[in-house]
Amino acid sequence: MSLKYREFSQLNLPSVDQEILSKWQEEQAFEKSVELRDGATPFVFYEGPPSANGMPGIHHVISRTLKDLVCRYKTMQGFQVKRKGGWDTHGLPVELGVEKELGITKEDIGKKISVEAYNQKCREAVLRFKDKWDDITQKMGYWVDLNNPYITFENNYIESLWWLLKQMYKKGLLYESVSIQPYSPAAGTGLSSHELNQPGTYKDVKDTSATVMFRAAQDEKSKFLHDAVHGAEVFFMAWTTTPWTLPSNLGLTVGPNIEYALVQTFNPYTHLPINVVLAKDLISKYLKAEGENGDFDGYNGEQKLIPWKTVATFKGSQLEGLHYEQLLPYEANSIEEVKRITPDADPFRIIVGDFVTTEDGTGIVHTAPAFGADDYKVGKKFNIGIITMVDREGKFVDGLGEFSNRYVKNYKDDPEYADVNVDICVKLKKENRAFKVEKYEHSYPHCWRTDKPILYYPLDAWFIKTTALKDRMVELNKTINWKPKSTGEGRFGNWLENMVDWNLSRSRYWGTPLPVWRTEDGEEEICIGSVEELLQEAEKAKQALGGDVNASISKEKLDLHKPFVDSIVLVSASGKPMKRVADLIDVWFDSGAMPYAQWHFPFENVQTFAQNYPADFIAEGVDQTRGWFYTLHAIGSLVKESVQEELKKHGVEVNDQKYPGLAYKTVVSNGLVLDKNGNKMSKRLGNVVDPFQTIQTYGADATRWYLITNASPWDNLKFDIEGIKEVQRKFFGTLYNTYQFFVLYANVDGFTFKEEYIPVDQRPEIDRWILSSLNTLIKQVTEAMDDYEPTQAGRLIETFTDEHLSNWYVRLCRRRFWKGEYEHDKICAYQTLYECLVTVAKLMAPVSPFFSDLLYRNLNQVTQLNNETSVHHTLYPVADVAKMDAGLEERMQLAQDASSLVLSLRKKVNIKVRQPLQKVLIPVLNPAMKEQLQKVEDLIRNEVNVKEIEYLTPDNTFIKKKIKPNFQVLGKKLGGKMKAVATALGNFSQEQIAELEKEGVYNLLVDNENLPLYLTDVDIMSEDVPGWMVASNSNITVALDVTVTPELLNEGNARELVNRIQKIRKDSNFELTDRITVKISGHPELTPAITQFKSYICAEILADNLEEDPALQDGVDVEVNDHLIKVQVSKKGG
RNA sequence: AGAUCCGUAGCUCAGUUGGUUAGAGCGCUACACUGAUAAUGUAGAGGUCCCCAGUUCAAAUCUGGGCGGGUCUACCA
Repeated sequence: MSLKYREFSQLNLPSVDQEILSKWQEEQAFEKSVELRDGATPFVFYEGPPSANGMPGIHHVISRTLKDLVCRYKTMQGFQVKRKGGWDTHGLPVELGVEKELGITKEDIGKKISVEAYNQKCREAVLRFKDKWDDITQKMGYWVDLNNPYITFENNYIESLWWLLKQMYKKGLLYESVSIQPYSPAAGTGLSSHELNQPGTYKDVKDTSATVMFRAAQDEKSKFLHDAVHGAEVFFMAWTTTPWTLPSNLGLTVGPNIEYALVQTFNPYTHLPINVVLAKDLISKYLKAEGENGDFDGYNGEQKLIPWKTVATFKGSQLEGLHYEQLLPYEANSIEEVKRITPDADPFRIIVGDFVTTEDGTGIVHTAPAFGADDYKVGKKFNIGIITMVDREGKFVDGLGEFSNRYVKNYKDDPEYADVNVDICVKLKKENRAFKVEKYEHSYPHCWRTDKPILYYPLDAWFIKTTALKDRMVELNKTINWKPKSTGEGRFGNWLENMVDWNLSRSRYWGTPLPVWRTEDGEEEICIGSVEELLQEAEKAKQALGGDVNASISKEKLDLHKPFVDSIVLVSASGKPMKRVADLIDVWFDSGAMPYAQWHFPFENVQTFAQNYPADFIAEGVDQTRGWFYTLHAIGSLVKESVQEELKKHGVEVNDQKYPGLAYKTVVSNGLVLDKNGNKMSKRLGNVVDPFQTIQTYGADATRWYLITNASPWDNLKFDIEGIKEVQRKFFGTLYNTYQFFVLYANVDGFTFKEEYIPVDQRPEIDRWILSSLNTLIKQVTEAMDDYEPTQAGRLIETFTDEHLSNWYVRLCRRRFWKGEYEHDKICAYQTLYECLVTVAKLMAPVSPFFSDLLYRNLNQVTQLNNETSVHHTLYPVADVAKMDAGLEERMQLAQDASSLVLSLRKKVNIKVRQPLQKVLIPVLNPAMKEQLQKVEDLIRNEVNVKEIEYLTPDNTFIKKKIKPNFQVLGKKLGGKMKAVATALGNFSQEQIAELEKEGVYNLLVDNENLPLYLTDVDIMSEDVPGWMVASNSNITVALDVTVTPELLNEGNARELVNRIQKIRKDSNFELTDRITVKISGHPELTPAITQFKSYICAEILADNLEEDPALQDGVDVEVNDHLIKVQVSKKGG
C-alpha cells in the first residue's frame, strides 16, 4: 500500500489495457467476480455462439461490448452472472471454406475425398481462428467463460439436439414433405437461402415472356361465359416469364376479389376473333383504350388498332372451379400421368389465391406447382396435383414431343443452344394460343458457383411444424422486452404472424445428422433420442440381422457425425433393416438449442438447466432476428411440455407460470456497423475495420465507449476512427486530467481520506452542488442501464464529467486545492472530488472496464475505503436522495448562465478576465430568483472577477422588459384567438407590462372582447438595462459596469504580475511548495499596483520578499499590460 | 415486392405529452485564458428540420402520400 497516488506523465489507453489485463489475470478477476456473488440472485445470460472459422470483425466488438456491459452492470448490482461461452461449429460457411481451401466442389465429396476425411477437415477448420477470437475477447475486455464452452459438434451437444428432435417427432411436429427450393441444375444441387444471399446472385436478365391463352372447357359451370359470347370459344389469359414451366401447368389462379372482364377482340398474331378473360384493370396493358368498341367488322389484321369490347365482368371467385383445356398436352403430362402421380388430383382448373395481384400480367396466374412456392402451396390447397416436366439436369423429360430432352436454359454452355422458351412461344403463336410474346427484363437468382440461373424445384425435405405452435409463439413474444421495441413488434412479430414450417433438412455433410432411420420402402421409421437408445437399437439390429451389421459400433468410438452414423443399421418392428435418412439439420437448430444442449440436458445438469432458463438477457445483431432469436424462441415453444415433464421427473417444481417456454426475457438487437460513409463493410470494398488494430491504437475503452455512446446500439453505426479519437480526447482525456489534478495536490497535502467523512451539509455550496449532481447522475444512469439504454447512460456520464466536474467544479475550486492550510475547507474539497472520481469510475465500469479499474485502483489503494481490489467487484453506486437538491442544481445553472453572459460581455469590450470590474446588475423577476442568485453570488463574482452584484427588483422602472405569451397555457385557453393575443402582447408597452405585474391581471381587448390575462399566462423577461452593457438568454439577463477605475487597474496589474511570476516559477521547474524571493525592475505605471497589493502578490506566488530594483539587470523580460519589465525570481535557499 | 428502421448544421448526434430564438460535440475562423496545458473559455460562420398535402390557434414533433438510404424476408405470374 502506497500513501501516494499514482501520477502519470501522459494518458496512454492501450498501455492501461495491458496493465489492467495482467492484473485481471493475476487476480483471476473475472472468475472472482462470479464467485463473489455465490448465493446471490442469478442473472441469466446466453452467449450466442460465434463461428470461429472466420476472423472477428468490428461488428463483433459492438455486440460483445453490449453483452459485456450488461453482464458487468448486473454483477455490480449484486446479481450472479455466469457467462458460458460457446462455439458454433457446423454448417455451410465451414463447408464452403473447406471446399475452397481444397479446391473441390460439393460433387467431389465422396469421390475425390471421402466424407470422413472431408468432415475431419471441417472439424479442424472450424476452430481455426479460435486463437484470434480468444485474443480479441481478452483484448476488448469481454468477460466470458471460455474455459468451459459449449461446442456444437461434440457428441453430448448433438445428443441433446437428438433428444429435442425426438420430442418433436413424438408429438408429430417433425415430418417429411416435398417443398419447392432453389435448385441449381448446372451444379446439380439444392441451394440454401444463405447461398442465394451471396452478393451478385440476383442478376438482371432478359427472358422471353409470354401471355398465353387457355381455352375454357364448355360445361355447366362455364355456361355464363359462353352464353355471353353466344357459344363462341372463351380463353383465360395468363402471363409467364418462364414458358418452360407451361408443360407443367396444372391450374390457373385468380384473385377472389379481383374484378375480371370477358373481352371480345382479335388475336394480334393470327387475327382471329377471340374472347378472353383477364383482370379488368389490366385490359389497358394489352389493348389500347382507343380500340374500345372499335370497328369489328372492318378489322382484317392490317390495322394497328385492334378493336375490343367488354362483354361481361365478374369477380374472380365466380371463376373458381371452372375447367380449361391443357395448353401443351403430351404423353408425359397427360391427365392419366397426372392422376398416376397424384391420384386424387383435379387439374386444369381455376383456383383462387390471395397472392394474385393486378400489378403485372393478366391477373390470372399460370400455376405449375412444381416450380414455385406459391404455386405449390395453392396447388396443394386445391388439389390440382403436381407434375415435374423438367429433370434435375434442367432438361425436359421424355414424352414432351419436340421439346423432349431439351435444356430449359443453356446450362451446358452449348454455343448451339436454341432457347426452348422461344420455340414454345412460336408454337403457341401458331396455334392461336399466344396473345403477346416479348422480352422481359427482371432480376433473377443465379447459382453463385456456376453463374447459371437457378430454378425452383420440388425436393424432399424435413420440416418442423412450427405453425402448430404459432399462437403460443405470438403470445410469448408479447412478454419479451425487445430493444428496440419495433424489432419485436414489427420485424419479429410479423415474421411470427406469417410463419411457415421450419425447413430443417440440409443435404450437406458437416452438421448434426437427422436422427431418423427408415426402411427402404419408407414404411417404417424410428427417431432416435439418445446415444443409449441408438446403441440399444444397434445392438438389437446386430442380433436380428446378423452378419457384420454394426460390428464395429461401440460406445467408446462413437461419433455422431457422418459417415459414422450412416454406417449404423437399425431394425424395424417387422424385422427389416433401416438406414438413416441422409439429411443433416439446419445449423440454426444447433444454436437455437443451446439453452438445453450447453448443459447436455436432459442427460445431465437438469438442476443447472432449471436455474438457467430462461435467459434474462441476450443480445446479437439485428440480422439474428430471424436466425438465433427465432430458433431460440421456436424451440422453447416447441418443447415446453417435454421439458416440463423432464424437470418434474427431477423434482423441479414447474408450472406454466414458472415455465411458459419462453427462452429469453430481454433481447437487444444491435444494428450494423457501416463504414464512415454509410456503406456496408466488405472485403471487396476494402473498408473493413480491423478490430485488433483499432484496439491496439486507441485502447479498448475508447473503442467501446465510442461504439456505445455514438448511437443507440440498434441504430446502424457509421464507424469513424475520428469518433474514437474524439472520445479519447474529450472524455478520457478530461477524466484523466481531473484525476491528475486531484492527485497532484492530494499527494502534496497527504490526503488519504483518513479524516472522518464530513457530513455533506457541513460542506460548501459548490461541494453540495457537485454531490447533488453526482447523485442525480447515479439515478439517471441507473434508470438508463435498467432500461437497457447504455447510450443514454454513457452520454450522461460524459456530460457530468466534462461539463460539471471538470469545467465547473474543478475549475472553480482550483484555488481550494492549492491555497491555504490543510483544514476543513480543503478536506471538504478533497473528499468531494474523491467521491466524484470513485463514483464515476464505478458508473463507467461496465462500458469501459479498463480505465475505470485503473482509476479505481489508484484511488482506492491509497484510501482503502473499499475492500475490493477491482472496481468490477464493487457494488454499483446507489443514488442518495438526501444529497440531491434540485434547487441547488438550478441555482448553479443560474450561476453558470450568468457567468457565461458576463464573460461574453467582457469579450465584447475586450476586457480580460484578470482585470477586476466593479459591478454586475442582475434584474430579478421574483424574490425566489434573487434568493437563488444570492446563494451563488460568490461563485459568480469569482468566476467573472467582479467586485459586487446588485439586484434589480421587478418594481424598478430602470429595466426594460419583454412580455411573451405562455403558449402552452394560453393556447389551450384561447384556441383561435391565440394569434391575435400574441400580436397584442408583442406591442405591449412597458406601462402595460407594469400594470399586469402590479395588478396580476390585465384586461386585453381583442376583437371587441375582453380577455383577462393573468401572470401565469405570460412570460415576462428583462430585455435591456438602458446605459449598460447587457446580455441575456432565456433565463437571465446581466448588465456589466465596464468602467475601469484606477484602483481596479492597479489590482488588474497586480494580478497580471502574479500570473507572469507564476509562469516563471513553472518554467524554472520549481516545486509547488518552494518559497521564493522576487526582484522587479519596476515601472512607474506599475509601482502603485506593487505597493498597494504587495501582500496579495507575495501570498499568491509564495514569495517571502518582493522588492523593486530599478537597477536590476538579470531577469526575465516580461510584459504586464503593455509595460515591459524585468523580473528576477530566486528560490529561497536554492 | 413486403416488413422495418432512418432522413435535423460540413460530420456524429440530442430534441420530453405539438407551444414560437431548433440545440450539443467535432471541424473551421478569430480572440482570450493558462499553478489541469495533447486541456479550457468566448464569439463568429454554418439549418427549406428530405418533399407534398392534411389536422391544429400552433407541426422538426401528429396523420396520409411521395422521395432517398439501410436491413431483413421474398422473388411469385
